[in-house]
Amino acid sequence: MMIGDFLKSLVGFSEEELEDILAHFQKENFTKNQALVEQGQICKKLYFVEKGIVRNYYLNPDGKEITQLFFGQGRFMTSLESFFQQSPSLYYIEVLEESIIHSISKEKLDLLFHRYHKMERLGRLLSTEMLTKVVEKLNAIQFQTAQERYEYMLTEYPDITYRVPLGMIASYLGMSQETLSRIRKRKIKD
Amino acid sequence: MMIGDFLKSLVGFSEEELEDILAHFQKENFTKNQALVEQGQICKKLYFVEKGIVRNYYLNPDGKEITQLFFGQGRFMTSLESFFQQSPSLYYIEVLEESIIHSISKEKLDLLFHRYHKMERLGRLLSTEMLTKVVEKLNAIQFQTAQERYEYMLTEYPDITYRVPLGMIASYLGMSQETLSRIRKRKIKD
DNA sequence: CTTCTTTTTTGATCTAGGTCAAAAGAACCG
DNA sequence: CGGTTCTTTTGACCTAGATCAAAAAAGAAG
Repeated sequence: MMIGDFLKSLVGFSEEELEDILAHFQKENFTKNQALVEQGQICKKLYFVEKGIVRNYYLNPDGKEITQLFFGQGRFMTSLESFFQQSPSLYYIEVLEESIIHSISKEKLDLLFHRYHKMERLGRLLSTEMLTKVVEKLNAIQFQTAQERYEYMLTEYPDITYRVPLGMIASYLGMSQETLSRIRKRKIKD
Repeated sequence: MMIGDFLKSLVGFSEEELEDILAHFQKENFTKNQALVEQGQICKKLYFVEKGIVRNYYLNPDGKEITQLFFGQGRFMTSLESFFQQSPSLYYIEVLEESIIHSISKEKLDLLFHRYHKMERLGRLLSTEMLTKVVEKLNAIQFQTAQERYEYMLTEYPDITYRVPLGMIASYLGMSQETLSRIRKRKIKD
């Protein structure tokens, strides 16, 4: 999905507005395993995935990578508090496959927020959307069995589930890789 | 904390703006155990807690109440998707003690969003703030032991921890009441 | 106070899923 | 291709925390 179409679908921007807004974004290609943000850095940009998959993760006290969220096609993402408060990022952001990604700096985004009332609305809509997603995941993690969580993943992100390494999905779902492997095996049998 | 002060601290409203905005809010007192929203209803209002404690919860498949979030003084709250999409609420919202609460309907809020660019910004700030809180809780739940989660609760919401029934805190932290009771006992010994 | 109800604690038992270690498969590369 | 490295699977064992049941404590209400 193109970024322009996406923005228009959420907020009724006019053609001129849209053109001005898009002019502030930058389009780039990234390759597998490239880092968009490192832990400790200040996250300078908001990203939009036109094609590909991106994840954010952090290292737990044992040094294990914990995937927090995956972002597929047509999703905005950034290291939230880092970007908005311009503080050091708690997370890494990493591209998982050949991707096309649009980005915009905080300064430019603020300028757009200031210039277009509708843009501010877009920001609000995107964060409430993300919020409901996270709350949904929270419920899944907190009260479902490992098996149920995997099923949730399959229905919610069928594409991603088959395109990224098992270990990343396991940490995303809050279970060990071995457990996920066993669940998956069980499923295939049915 | 008064609602006016709170709004001003987040966004630099002028006195006139603030006055107009506050005129759209309604102030009410609620008593212990009153429901602000029932599961299945459409949540009509956004709430601001001036004094007291409120929680939202839902019933799990076994009919057990699961507390999702607590809201103390100086916090905005609503049944998110229900309020913003005007769909049936997945959650109950309940007042836990004698409280003073301000509320505003979706129509009035939308009117304010439309009238004041800054108001839209306020909405965006509040939802990013809430988002970071939820993400934080998600991490706590997903990767910490029961003991660590309780300690997180103690530092994050010390006031609330001692003012609401144990069972609600246990379900909020994703553990059984018995486990929480044992952890608490252990702590006191130290 | 005494009784009734709700909340918290305690004890005994059980299990989902973690950890550790090794084998089996895939992917990668000169 | 054949070696090297990375990823996934399998097996054996173990522990945090759940569940069940009952006692104890704390609030409410007359």
